[in-house]
Amino acid sequence: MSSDDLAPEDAVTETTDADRFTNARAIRSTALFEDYTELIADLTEEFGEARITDIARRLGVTHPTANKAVLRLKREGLAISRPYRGVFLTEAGVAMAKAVKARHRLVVRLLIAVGVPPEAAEMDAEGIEHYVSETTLKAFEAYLDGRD
Amino acid sequence: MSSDDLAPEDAVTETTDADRFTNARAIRSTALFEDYTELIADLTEEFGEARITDIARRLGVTHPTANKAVLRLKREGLAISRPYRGVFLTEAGVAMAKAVKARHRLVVRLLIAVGVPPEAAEMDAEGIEHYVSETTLKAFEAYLDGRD
DNA sequence: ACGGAAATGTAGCCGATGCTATATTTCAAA
DNA sequence: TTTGAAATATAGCATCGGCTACATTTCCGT
Repeated sequence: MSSDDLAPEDAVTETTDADRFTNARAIRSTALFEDYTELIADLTEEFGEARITDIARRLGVTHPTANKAVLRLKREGLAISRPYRGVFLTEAGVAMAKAVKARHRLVVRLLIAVGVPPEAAEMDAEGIEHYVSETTLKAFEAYLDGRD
Repeated sequence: MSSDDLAPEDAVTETTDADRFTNARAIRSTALFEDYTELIADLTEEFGEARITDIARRLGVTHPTANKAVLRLKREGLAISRPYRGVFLTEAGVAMAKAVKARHRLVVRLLIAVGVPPEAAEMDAEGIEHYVSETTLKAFEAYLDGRD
């Protein structure tokens, strides 16, 4: 369906179902990178480096899975590593990790603010956070600010 | 980190990072079924049947992709169809569609209630909804009720 | 200094989810 | 009634993200 086919009254700014689903698919493909960069940042802060075994254990996957994911991270310019050594984030990786962590905290805070039990908020935020747009993030901030 | 290694004060009910990530992965694997059942329900209501071409167009994918997904839906007992005919939901499929639709509406309502612009709320809800647990859903309901 | 355990890497399998290209079937219009 | 366009099905390819099994490297304890 091209926009030509739309009825006149909603022709220009209409967001189609397909747009939304396509957006959700695009996000799904970056969600894993976000999880990895955030985790690598955490481990680096805690231990001075992120080791494959620790990454795998925290994510609940096997090391080969973590290893493959790190290869993809490196290919995308988000991390660097030498064989048999720890993994480190590039500047781009650090930037992603920081943004992801800030967003994660904000999502948890908002969930708790509307009455979600903290345990459930943490659990659900792990999936939700990836889909929260900048616009929605701003709205969350405004809501939490106006609430103090 | 096994639970044996935990400090005494948070030993028993601790939810680990791995638990949360494993939960998120499990949800990711059912999200597609949820999208399809909801969409098939919509199309069936609109047109009396859900045709592969319409499913594909609404989701923004090619028909072979939609066809394969429908095969998986059928394998999971969520839908039925005969060759070159429309797709219909089973009772299980209808139940899933109803739950998904109710949850979707609730998520959109909550986002709007905390100040997210409707357009962004619709967009983000498409991904968020899948990760909203029953507990969180109940909290959203309570929040929206206590707000009228 | 070396030997074994732990960590890391690699190979190969599988299913999911996308695609393009090519049949095949349906259905409506001439 | 036939035939051509639209819809549907199928084949085959790629990537991702899991896994197990096995190879290699590191590093600690004796």
